[in-house]
Amino acid sequence: MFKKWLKVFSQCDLFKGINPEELNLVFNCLKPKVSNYEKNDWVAVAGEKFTGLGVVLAGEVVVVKENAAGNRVIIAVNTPGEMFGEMAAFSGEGVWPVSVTARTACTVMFLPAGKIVGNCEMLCASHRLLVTNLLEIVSHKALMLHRKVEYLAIKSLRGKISTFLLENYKKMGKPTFLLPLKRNELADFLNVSRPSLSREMCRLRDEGVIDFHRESIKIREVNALRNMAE
Amino acid sequence: MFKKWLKVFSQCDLFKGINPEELNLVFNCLKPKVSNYEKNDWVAVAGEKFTGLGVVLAGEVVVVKENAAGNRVIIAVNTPGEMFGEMAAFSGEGVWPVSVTARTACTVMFLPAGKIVGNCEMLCASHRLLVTNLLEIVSHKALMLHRKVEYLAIKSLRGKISTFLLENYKKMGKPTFLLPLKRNELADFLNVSRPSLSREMCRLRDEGVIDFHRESIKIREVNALRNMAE
DNA sequence: CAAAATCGGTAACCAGGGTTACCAAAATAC
DNA sequence: GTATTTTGGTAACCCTGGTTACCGATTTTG
Repeated sequence: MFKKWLKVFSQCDLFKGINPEELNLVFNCLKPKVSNYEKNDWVAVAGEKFTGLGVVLAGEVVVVKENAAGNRVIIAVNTPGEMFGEMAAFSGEGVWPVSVTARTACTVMFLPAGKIVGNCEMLCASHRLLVTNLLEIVSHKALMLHRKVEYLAIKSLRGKISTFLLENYKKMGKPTFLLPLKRNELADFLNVSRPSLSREMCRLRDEGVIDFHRESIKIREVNALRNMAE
Repeated sequence: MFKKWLKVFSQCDLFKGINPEELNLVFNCLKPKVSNYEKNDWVAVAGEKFTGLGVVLAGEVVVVKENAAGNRVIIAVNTPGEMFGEMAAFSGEGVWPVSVTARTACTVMFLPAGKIVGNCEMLCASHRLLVTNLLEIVSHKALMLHRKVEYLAIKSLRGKISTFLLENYKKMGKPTFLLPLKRNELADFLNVSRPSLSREMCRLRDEGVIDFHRESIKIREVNALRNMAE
C-alpha cells in the first residue's frame, strides 16, 4: 500500500535509518491516513482539531499563518518528503496553529500523534527510532528559532550587523570572507530595510571598522565590532 | 542512590508518569552522572563538548549566553527539577550553546543524550516515556519561541499592541477583559520601552479604538485594531 | 495607619532608521 | 554585441519610538 512512496520516504528525515521492511511494520502500527487533495483544497484549517503530523507524499502544500489582522502569511511551501505540524503534534495543543492548503493537487499522509508517542504493543525498534528522529527534528527547529529570536531582539542596526559579522567571522576563522547573503537577503534576515543596511555598513567602513566590496568583506577592528554588538 | 531526590523527580516534567520503581530502572539504564558544584563553579562552558541533558537536583544554576560582544546575558535561573540543554541535546550539535554556572552550591544530574535516544537493550517502557516526555517539552518550547518570533518581527509598536490585544480578545472571547501582564512586563514582552507603550496605548484610547483603566481593557473597534495589526 | 515601594501616565527632546527616488556597476539574457 | 535585470550605494526627508524626568495613584510593608 505504501510501496509507491518508498522513494519519498527514503529522503525524509523523519524515517532516517528505517529500512523499507521496518517501515511497513511502523505503518501497520500507526495506521496513517493518506488523503488526496485538489489544487486549492484545505488540507488543514487553523483552529480546527489537530489531525496528525502531516507528510507530503506528492504535490505541494502551502503552510500559512493568519495573523491577528486576518492577513495570510506564507510560512513555508512543502514538497514531497517534507513535514508540517511537527511542533503542534506533541506540544499538547489540540488544534492546528496554522492552515495548510494544496498549492497543486497533492497527496498527504497524516501520522496520528497519539499513536506515535502512545504505547505500541509491539514496541518495535523502528517505532522507537521514529520518535527519536522526531525529537531531533524538533530540537533542531527550536535551536533555529532561538537563534532567530536573538537577532530579532537586538534593537540597533549596528548591533545586528556587528553580531552577524562576528558570528560569521567566528565560523570562517579568518577576518576576510564572503558574505553568505546578498544585501536584500541580509536586510530581510536582520529585519531591517535594505537602504538602511547599506548606509550603516558604509558608515562602519568610513570609521575603519570593516572594509568590503560587494560580497567580500574584511573585518579590520574586531574589538570595535564587539563593542557594538549588543 | 537516587532515593533522596525522589521529591525533585516527582515535580519534574521530564519524569512525568514514571513511578519511583520504574525510575530506578531508567537510571540503571542511563547511568546518569551526578555532580556537586560550589557557588560560582562552571557547570558547563559554551563551546565545550556537550556532557548531557542537565537536571538541577539541589541549589540553583544560571544559564548564560555570551553574545558576540562577549557580554553575558542571563537566559534563565534554574531551580531543582528544572532542566537545561534539552534543545542542544538532540539537535546533533556536539557542544554547549550556552554556559551554566552555579548560583549557589548545587547538585546537577547529567543524562547522556546518546543513551536516552540510543538502543536500550531492555527497551523499558519508562525509558520510552522519557523520550516522549522530552519530545513534548521540546515541542512546547519550540512553539513558544515561534510565538515570540512572530511578535518580535512586527515592526511598529501599534502593530505589536494590536496583535497582543487581538490575541487576548480571541482567547477571552469578550471585548472587555483583564490584561495578563503589567505595563512593564508587557513592554518587555513586546520588546519596547515602557513609556512608549504607555504613550501609544493612550493614543489608541484617544482615537476611540480601545478603552482601559489599569489592567482592565475594553476593545471598542475590533476592525480598526485588525487593520493596525501587521 | 504612615512610610515606602511599585505602577503607570505624561511631556520634551532627539536620534535611529524607514521611505523614496535615483544612479552606477555587475550579471544575465537575447 | 547590446539590452535588460539585478544588485547595491547614496541622499533628503521625516516619523516612530527611546530616553529622561516628574508626578500622582495604588499597593505593600511594618
